[in-house]
Amino acid sequence: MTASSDAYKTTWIIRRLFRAMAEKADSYLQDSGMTAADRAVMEFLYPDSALTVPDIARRYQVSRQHVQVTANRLLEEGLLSSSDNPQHKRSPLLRLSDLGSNTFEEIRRNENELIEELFSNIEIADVATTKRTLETLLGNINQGAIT
Amino acid sequence: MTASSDAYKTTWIIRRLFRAMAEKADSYLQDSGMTAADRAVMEFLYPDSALTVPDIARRYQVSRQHVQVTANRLLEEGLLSSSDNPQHKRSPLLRLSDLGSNTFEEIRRNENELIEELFSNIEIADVATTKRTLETLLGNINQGAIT
DNA sequence: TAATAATGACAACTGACTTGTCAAGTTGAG
DNA sequence: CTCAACTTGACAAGTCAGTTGTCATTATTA
Repeated sequence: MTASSDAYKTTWIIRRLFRAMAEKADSYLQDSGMTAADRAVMEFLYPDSALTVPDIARRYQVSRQHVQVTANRLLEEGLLSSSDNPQHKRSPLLRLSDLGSNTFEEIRRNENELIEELFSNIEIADVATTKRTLETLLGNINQGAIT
Repeated sequence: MTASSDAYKTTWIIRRLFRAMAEKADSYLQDSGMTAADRAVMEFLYPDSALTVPDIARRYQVSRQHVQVTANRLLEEGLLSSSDNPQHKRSPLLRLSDLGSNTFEEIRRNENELIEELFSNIEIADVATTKRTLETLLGNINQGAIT
């Protein structure tokens, strides 16, 4: 097994892992009536940030309008609250409501449980090495791009 | 930095890495006029497997009809060839044509170049550990599922 | 040999997003 | 101060990569 085949295999496994993780994630998100986009938006506001829709879109690297629709739905569902933005009369600041915080924390608990299980039979040192390596990869691939 | 935070961070990085990799992949696939689905179908046939559409769909974990459409297009484009299937009169065996093989190898060359770059500043031992760890994760998450 | 399953063609649908347009609000250069 | 250029939310349409449904034909199995 050469080094370069390990490298190739690693990228291949990342793809498989992502798919498998996304599938699991969808299933536990569905239990809370959420989508991946909902979760992402809420994560930007957790634990207590106040951002406008365009702020979130810029960080999430996704279209403003998509975040708008998602945020509007979350507002309707009472997971977010909006308050006047001194910087812009038309663009309110969004925050997690108490319900939103609780819901997001519930999601994170589910995720942590899953992650606990997932990593249970792996050496701590190996996890650390893996994390460090993947961080480097991410840095390499994002050279010059907005993270 | 606790072990469990490393674990969480690792899953988070896998998501980010996947997104970044997929973006890169889309761009080099586009150069060859291919989509990710095209590449996946061709990979099942490379270097010289002969499979039917339903065979591929089962392995790819994707709907039969989607593979059908993809394969039909690849046939039209001359990247695949079909030959009689002794097992089933209506369901021909698909193979890569010479053009298909060359195209796929070109794609793999591009990928390898990218991977080379991506892993250039990472210790071989770390890559091996990472690969092993991710394999274990994939095994854990796929417990009982078809790989 | 009759019921059941697998297959290819075709078409409709879906979900998660993007793109386009508009009117209201904001900013900055002169 | 003011006017052109930009930002924003609402609304609507489009796109892309897939899935689901239906049908007629072919295979399998009891």
